[in-house]
Amino acid sequence: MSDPTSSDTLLFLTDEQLRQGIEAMFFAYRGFTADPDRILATMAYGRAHHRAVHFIARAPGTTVTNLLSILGVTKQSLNRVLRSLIDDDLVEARVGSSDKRERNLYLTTKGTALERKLSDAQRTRMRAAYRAAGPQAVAGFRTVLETMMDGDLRRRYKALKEGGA
Amino acid sequence: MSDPTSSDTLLFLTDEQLRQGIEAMFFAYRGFTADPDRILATMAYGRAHHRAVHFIARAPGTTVTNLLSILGVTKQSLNRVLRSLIDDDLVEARVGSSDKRERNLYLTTKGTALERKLSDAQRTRMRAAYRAAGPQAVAGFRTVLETMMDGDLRRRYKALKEGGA
DNA sequence: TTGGAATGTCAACAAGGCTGTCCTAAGATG
DNA sequence: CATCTTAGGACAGCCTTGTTGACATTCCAA
Repeated sequence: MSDPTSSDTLLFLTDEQLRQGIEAMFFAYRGFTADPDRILATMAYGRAHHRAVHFIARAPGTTVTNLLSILGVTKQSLNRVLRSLIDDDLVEARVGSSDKRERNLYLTTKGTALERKLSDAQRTRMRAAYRAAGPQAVAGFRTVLETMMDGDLRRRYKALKEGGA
Repeated sequence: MSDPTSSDTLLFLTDEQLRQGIEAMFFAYRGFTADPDRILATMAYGRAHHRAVHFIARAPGTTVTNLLSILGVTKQSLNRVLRSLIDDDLVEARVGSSDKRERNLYLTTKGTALERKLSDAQRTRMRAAYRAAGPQAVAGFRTVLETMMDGDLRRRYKALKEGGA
């Protein structure tokens, strides 16, 4: 961009650079999930519960099918997780008003509390990384992540981003 | 950095921005692993095998203990994977020459072929993302990922990066 | 009104994490 | 030499979370 002959521009697509990016992604994702994982380990929950709670908080009233397509897992995977969350009174599933086949999902007070705890932990790390890296780096980070998504997921991500709170 | 009053600078740390970063990370990681996963699904292997093969290719002759600490799993988890890779003649474990308790791990010809197939797929996506985003964005991407790692992992990552081919 | 499609539930299985125990071989140290 | 520690492996068994497949309920359209 600024200087087309800089080593940055010439080298950022070498196999070695790409492999460093791949490894960075691997190690960073571990850091990314570390804090919520630690909290979840103290209860009988895992990452799958975190994801479900996150996206229900994000779009209250969402249906099982919708959650399914966002999370990209099979019905049974999600159902098992949802079952335990409902049994433990973290999530409420109301029968759809217009279509009675659907279940609209909401967090209970307890569920909201857990969601906040988890996302606080995750946001704290994210904030530290953002702060240390600076706005320009963050913009680049976001750009690369978005182009790395699969087409279908990218659409879902953008829909969430724009429709979001 | 450039303009401390730009909306970028003012807004990049809001909870909404952080949450978008979190979701971007989630969706992007799925894209990141999608191509190798598809290849692995056609054989009797999974992500765990990919990771082992990747880091053995990266540091031929590495020991089991070293791999263990890079991957951050337990002996039994790794051993199960390593066992099948050795049995299938993708990995060779040679008794250490100086310390005979150690096993030095190497890819066989077959193992090298699989590793190349997997990493080609992953690099292709990475390259497309890098190319679309541009060098500045890539630099930012890397910076944020590095600050997002846990301290211990960051050290391992940098050691790999510098020692690397 | 009847048959197909859509929504969600449940049973059963596999992969890959984890713990814990026990074992051998080999290096390190008194 | 005797003992302790370290590297690696084997086995049993647990948990989470992914999978497929069968099934009930509900809606909708021919």
